[in-house]
Parts: sequence; structure tokens; C-alpha cells
Amino acid sequence: MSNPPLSHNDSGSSDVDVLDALIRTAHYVKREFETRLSSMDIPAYLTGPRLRLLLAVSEAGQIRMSDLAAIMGIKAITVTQFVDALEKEHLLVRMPDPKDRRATLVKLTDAAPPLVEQARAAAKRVKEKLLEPLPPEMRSQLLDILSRLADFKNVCIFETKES
Amino acid sequence: MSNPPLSHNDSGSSDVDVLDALIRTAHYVKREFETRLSSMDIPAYLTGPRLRLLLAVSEAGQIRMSDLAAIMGIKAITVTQFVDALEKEHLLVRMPDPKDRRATLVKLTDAAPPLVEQARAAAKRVKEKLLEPLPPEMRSQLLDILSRLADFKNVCIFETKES
DNA sequence: TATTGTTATACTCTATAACTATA
DNA sequence: TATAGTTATAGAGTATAACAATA
Repeated sequence: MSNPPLSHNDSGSSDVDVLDALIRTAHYVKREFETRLSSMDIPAYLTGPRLRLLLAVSEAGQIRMSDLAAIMGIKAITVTQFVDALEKEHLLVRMPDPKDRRATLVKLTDAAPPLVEQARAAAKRVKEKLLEPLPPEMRSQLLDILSRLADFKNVCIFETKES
Repeated sequence: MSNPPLSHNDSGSSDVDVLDALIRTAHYVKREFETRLSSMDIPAYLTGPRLRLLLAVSEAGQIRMSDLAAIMGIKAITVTQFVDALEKEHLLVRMPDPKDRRATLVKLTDAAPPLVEQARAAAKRVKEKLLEPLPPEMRSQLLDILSRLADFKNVCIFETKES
């Protein structure tokens, strides 16, 4: 066996590994989240990102696809694909925006709300389970730390609709 | 000390959103990491996961593919695909394991070390940049918190550090 | 029978580029 | 000219299932 040189701990190997840990943990959490969700009545096609989009639509009532792209931090084409997938499952529908004929509004179908509610509740239970090992003060510490790493101030467009 | 402007305690909306924040932040960090890395001389095919595998091989010297799967927390087939990609770029090679003829050992090619070192250094610089907004004590807090969410005790087969 | 790695296949997420319709 | 959304295409990451060789 070779002895690995473990002396680069001084100038920040561990400082830097925290990012790896972040990505790895997030990946683990994401997978756990989706696995547990689909083991709970929630159909497998309702993945994390799609559910997030669906919930955004649900909160907004009606929303333009370009706004969805903005609040989710993804490209328009990706929204198109999520909407395609969810429309195929009859969870949401497209409508022309009467104010701007280039734009498309998206809203839930009449059939969607029960599943959306079920998914929201299941997601919440799963998240609570995953967060269990974390005492409350660590949760807010984590939130604080994360917000310093990346500030997602653009996420809350929901309250500001006036027009 | 500022009071966190959390809307409050119960029924848990904020309790639960910290997981979303985690996933979203990790996703942001990951994308930033890869974008900045490929804007630095590092070829685009050397993505985060592939680089991680390459570094694992580099540290191990020779390593079985099944061990790579174990320490990276991915399936054997995924290792196969990473190794395929990196072998195509002449960064690593497969060798039969003389101890077990079912197994395959992987090691760096002679050509790999310069690029590996360059990539390791670039990755470190990028990570330091991304971590800049985080004071040192928050970095260790974060590491602590993450380790409670998911314990990756299996990750360090490399360092036989005393404890 | 169990394990190692592979082929074949598939799906999700994400994107760029080129395009249409509209503003 | 610029914006909204789409088609076509691509690539990365990940996986399951079936299989061959070996243990």
C-alpha cells in the first residue's frame, strides 16, 4: 500500500471539500427524495423539477412560460419540455395569453388539484423525514449559509402580481 | 445577531424549504463550477463527475471499477460509462486484475498526470472562488450540517489518517 | 449461487441553434 | 429589432435488465 500524502490539509483542502460535500449531499438528498416520493403513491413521472414547476403553476394560478423559466432559473426550452411532459399526463394545459399573442399561459387542469395536493403533502412528509437528523437551529444556519453561497432573490414573484 | 426573518415555526413551510434551498444551491454551485472550469483551459468533457472519478483513480494509483462505484456512490454501469469516456480521451486505461479475473483495474495513462494536475489546481481555484462569500467558521458549520444529513463515511478509502 | 463488468435500452435534465409568430 | 415559444438535436448523468465470465 502506498502512503498517501495527506499534508495538503493546511492550505485548504478541507476548505474546498465542503463544496464536494454540498454537491454530494444534495445529490443524495435529491435521489432519496424522489425514491421515497415514488414509493408513496406519487407517480414516477412527477420528478422533483416537474413537481416544482407544477407547484409554481399551482401557486400562480396562471403563469407565463417565460415567467416560469425565470423563477426556476432554467431556459425557456426546458420549461417547454416540462410543460409537455405534464400536459401529456393531463395535469396542466396551455392557453394563449390574451394580452400578448406571442406568450403562452399555463394552468392546472381540473383533474390536477387532487394529485397536486397529494404530491405536496407527500413531498412535505418526505422532506420532514430527511430533515429529521437536523435540529431546528441547524436548519436556519443552513438556510443562512446557503443564501450566502447563492442568492435566489428572484424566486418569489408570486406576491408581486398586480397587473 | 440578526433575527432571521422566518415567517415562523409551525406547520413547517420554512422548515421544509431548506431542502429545496439545498438542492437549488447545489445545482447552482455545480453549474457554476463546471462553467468556470471549462472557461479555464480544462476541456469540456472533463465534467465534475468525470473529474471526481479521475481524481479518485489518481489518488488510488490502481483501483477496481467496483471500488470506484462504491466510493462514488454510483452504480457499476455508470462507472463503466465514465471510464469509457475517459479512456476515449486517453486519460486512463483498463487492466485485468491479476487477483480476480472477473475484475478490472483502472489507472491513469502516462499522458494523464499533467492534465489531472492542471484540472485539480483549476478545480481548487474555482472552489475557492465559489466559497469566498463564506467565512471559515461557516464552512465548518456547513460541513457539520451536511454530514448529519448524509453520512458519507465510505468516501475516504484514500486516507488512512489515524482517526 | 454470487459477483464483476458489459451491452442494450431508456429516461430526465439541461442546453444551443435555428425557426415562427408576434411585438 | 427583440421577445415568446417551438423543433430539432445533443450530451451528461443515471439507471434497470439481461448476459458472460469468473469466483
